[in-house]
Amino acid sequence: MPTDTFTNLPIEKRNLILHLAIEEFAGHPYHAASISNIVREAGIAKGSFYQYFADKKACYRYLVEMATKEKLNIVTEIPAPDPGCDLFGYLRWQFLTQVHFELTRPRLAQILYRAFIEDIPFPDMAEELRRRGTTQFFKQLLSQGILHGTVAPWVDPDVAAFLTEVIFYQFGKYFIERLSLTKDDFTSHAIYDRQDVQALLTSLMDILEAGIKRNPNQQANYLRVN
Amino acid sequence: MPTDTFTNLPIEKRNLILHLAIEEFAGHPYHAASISNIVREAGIAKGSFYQYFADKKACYRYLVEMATKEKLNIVTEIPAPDPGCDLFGYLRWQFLTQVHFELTRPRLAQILYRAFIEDIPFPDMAEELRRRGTTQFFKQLLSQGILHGTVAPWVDPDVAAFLTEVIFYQFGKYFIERLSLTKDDFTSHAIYDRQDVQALLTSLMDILEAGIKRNPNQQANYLRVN
Amino acid sequence: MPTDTFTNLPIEKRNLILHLAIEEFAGHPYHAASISNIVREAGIAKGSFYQYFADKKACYRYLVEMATKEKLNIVTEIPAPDPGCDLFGYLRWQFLTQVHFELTRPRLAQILYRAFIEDIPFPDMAEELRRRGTTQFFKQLLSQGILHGTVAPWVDPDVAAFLTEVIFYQFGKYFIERLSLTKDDFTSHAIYDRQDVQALLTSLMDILEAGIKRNPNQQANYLRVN
Amino acid sequence: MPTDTFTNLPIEKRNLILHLAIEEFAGHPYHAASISNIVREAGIAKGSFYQYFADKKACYRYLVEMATKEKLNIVTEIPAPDPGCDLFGYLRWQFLTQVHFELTRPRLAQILYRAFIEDIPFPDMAEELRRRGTTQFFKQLLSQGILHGTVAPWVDPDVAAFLTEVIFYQFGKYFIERLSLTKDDFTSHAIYDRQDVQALLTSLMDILEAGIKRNPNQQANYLRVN
DNA sequence: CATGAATGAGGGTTCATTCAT
DNA sequence: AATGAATGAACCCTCATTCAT
Repeated sequence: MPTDTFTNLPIEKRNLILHLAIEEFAGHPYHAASISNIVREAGIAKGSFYQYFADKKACYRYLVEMATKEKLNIVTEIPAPDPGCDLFGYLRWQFLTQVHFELTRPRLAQILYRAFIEDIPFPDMAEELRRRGTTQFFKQLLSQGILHGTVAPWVDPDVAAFLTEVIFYQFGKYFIERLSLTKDDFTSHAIYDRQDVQALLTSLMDILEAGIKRNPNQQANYLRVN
Repeated sequence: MPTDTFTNLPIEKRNLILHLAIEEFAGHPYHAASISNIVREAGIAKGSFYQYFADKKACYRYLVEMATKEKLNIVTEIPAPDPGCDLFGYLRWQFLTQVHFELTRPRLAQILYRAFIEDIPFPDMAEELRRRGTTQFFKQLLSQGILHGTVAPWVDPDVAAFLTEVIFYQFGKYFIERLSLTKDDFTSHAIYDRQDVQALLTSLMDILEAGIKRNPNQQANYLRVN
Repeated sequence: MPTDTFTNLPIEKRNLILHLAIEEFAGHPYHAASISNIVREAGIAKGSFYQYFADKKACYRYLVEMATKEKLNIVTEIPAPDPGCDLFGYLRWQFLTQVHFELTRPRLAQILYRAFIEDIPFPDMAEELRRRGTTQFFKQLLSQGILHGTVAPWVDPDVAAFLTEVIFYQFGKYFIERLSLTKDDFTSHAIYDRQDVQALLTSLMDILEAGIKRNPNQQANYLRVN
Repeated sequence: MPTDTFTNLPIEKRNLILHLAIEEFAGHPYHAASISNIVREAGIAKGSFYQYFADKKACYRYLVEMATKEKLNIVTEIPAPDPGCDLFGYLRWQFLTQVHFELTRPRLAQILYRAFIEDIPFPDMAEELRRRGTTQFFKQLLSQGILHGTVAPWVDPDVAAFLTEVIFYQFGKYFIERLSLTKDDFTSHAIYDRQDVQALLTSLMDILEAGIKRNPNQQANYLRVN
């Protein structure tokens, strides 16, 4: 999405501009993010910016795609899940990855967060985000969990997927705030090795598992209001 | 937050302005919401608007407070929970109230949703929203649940509160979309009486209860990644 | 097309702005005409201009409509044609009116001239100009001339109308340049009373009449090239 | 006007650039024509363009001169007029040449058309165009016509030249539209051989001749307004 | 000789806000 | 109390042109 002009830029300059653009779009809703700000802080001419990106939207889209890719790349920085693990082991690993992402790339994570949660003024792009987003992913994961007998058969997979997804989007911020994590807990494996993170994650997973995992002795009581 | 001038306005005019302001702030992120739009559609002078509200922020804050109050008032429109019901009965009732709110006052609900989910450019206001918001409420609720033995003792009440809260904020939209609810399912009790709503809510509560309710036979297996 | 804000402006201010806008759009092709110029010279804020006109196009359209109306109004300033006169008497009167218009309202005339002759970037507006323009008018005039026997029957009315129209659009500038007419030949009737104008007009009409007027003795020799 | 650098360019590249420049300046008023467009479509560097032409004006001027020359060259593509033909035979031939030019080189013709009809922002260039343009040519032609007795002595040669010129500039578009001519009526002689073109041209010439040709029986009635 | 990044003035437009009437 | 004209900074974006490589 950026032009070749941008791609061919000296890496330092390119990174400076990217950094400032990321800060701007992470720090403000799309409408409040200002190209003028970016160029002012980058010390480049307005015209230059528009030789790098066709327009504000193109720049924004690029950042979102960048964040998406970065999120995929990040998996290598966290030990892979036990190949034999079940759905919940896998989910736990997903969650760890997410915290790691939010902690090591907080601005990119914030841009993705905004892209999902706020209105962006480009219906096509919003549509694409949803499609490639996590909703389908979680839905399939949970459906398979039922088939495989990992998930209790009485669980509505759609509801379970909804639950998992909303937690997935929000728990990172919760962890970071509750454990006062900072960017300085940065080095690779850092998250994975921290006892407090693992403990908190266990608390969360315990509830999730108790909620949806198959368990012969477990049977919900259907309460009715009034 | 509005001036006396506004308060003393003939009710019709006041309502018109409020209605249009609600539409504007519900329909757009704060920065994209436009006072010019409001006054144009209301057919009032720009200056008049600024005699009703000190500025854009004051208007916005008022709407948020309005929505908050309205949400409190709404409880009368839904049958009260069984006085003897436990935490989960009470939660179920809370959730029902929330769907009812989102369905009967969709614009106000949307404003509140935006206020929590998007940045608003006023740190003080954001802070206040959090403080008066639901976080504390759910935390206390869950803590008491543990004390009373309704909630499994191994549950971290903070985590459970976090879970409940994020679900609480998002499930309304999920219900509305999944059940294709419209404003026309509007009359009082409507939500309460709909089988599909109750059934879906049950699916959700079942998972929540299974996740955190005390149950002698229930014991989470602590999975570890690898 | 201008807003009420503009309409309600003190007449002096309104006229100043109109004057400067007319100068700008008469003096430059649409793309080169600059709102910034207008406001700078008017000494008003840019924002003010946009309270008067929705956008550049609206301002331009208004000027074109103004010029069109003014051209219609102007007929009262020239003695009416002899009620019994024939097509050519009427055409002569039309031409006189046109010179008068171009001389007394040169900038408005220039705006109309541009509107017909240059590309304007609004297809709809161009279309409307053509429709309401002179093409149809001259076509009907000449067709009727043939019916009434004023025009020679061998004349193609379409071609004659084309001829009349292109002359009509261009001869004003020709007159003004050839006779060195200036705005100071301004007073009402001035054009009508000037011998040189009438003489030149006669020269023009003579040719036109000789070209298309019915005349028993007149018969074109059909020349062929080679 | 282009630099030697441009002249020495491989002919294909040169033609590509010329072609695109012609398209741009034919398709848009001078101010709306964009060098950026040209270089983008040509796939050359911006800097290269400025090594071929000093600036936008130089490029434009070159195209105008090119079109002028091409128009002179074109005469060889149409059968020469009968050497013994009179002024009107010659004019007819001129007109044919003009239609041929507009039809076979529509973009160049359009550039010339714009150059005469629109303002170009270079007074000197405009001046030169007028001087070398057709005005003097037609004036001399008509004056000689009077001397030779081909043109009626009562005809003002200046007025007749003006008439001829405005027709000359506009009738090509009229013909093309009325006869729905397209570039595909393209091959040499095509125009010359088409019956409809010849017939329409005859209609036009008939009027012109009737208007200004010497004819013993012809005498205009001098009409006066009222 | 070609390149293409850099420029910055200028374009049209919108905005929240003020203040004299 | 209501008005609505005035403001001007800020917005996104385009342009012809330059110049170091």
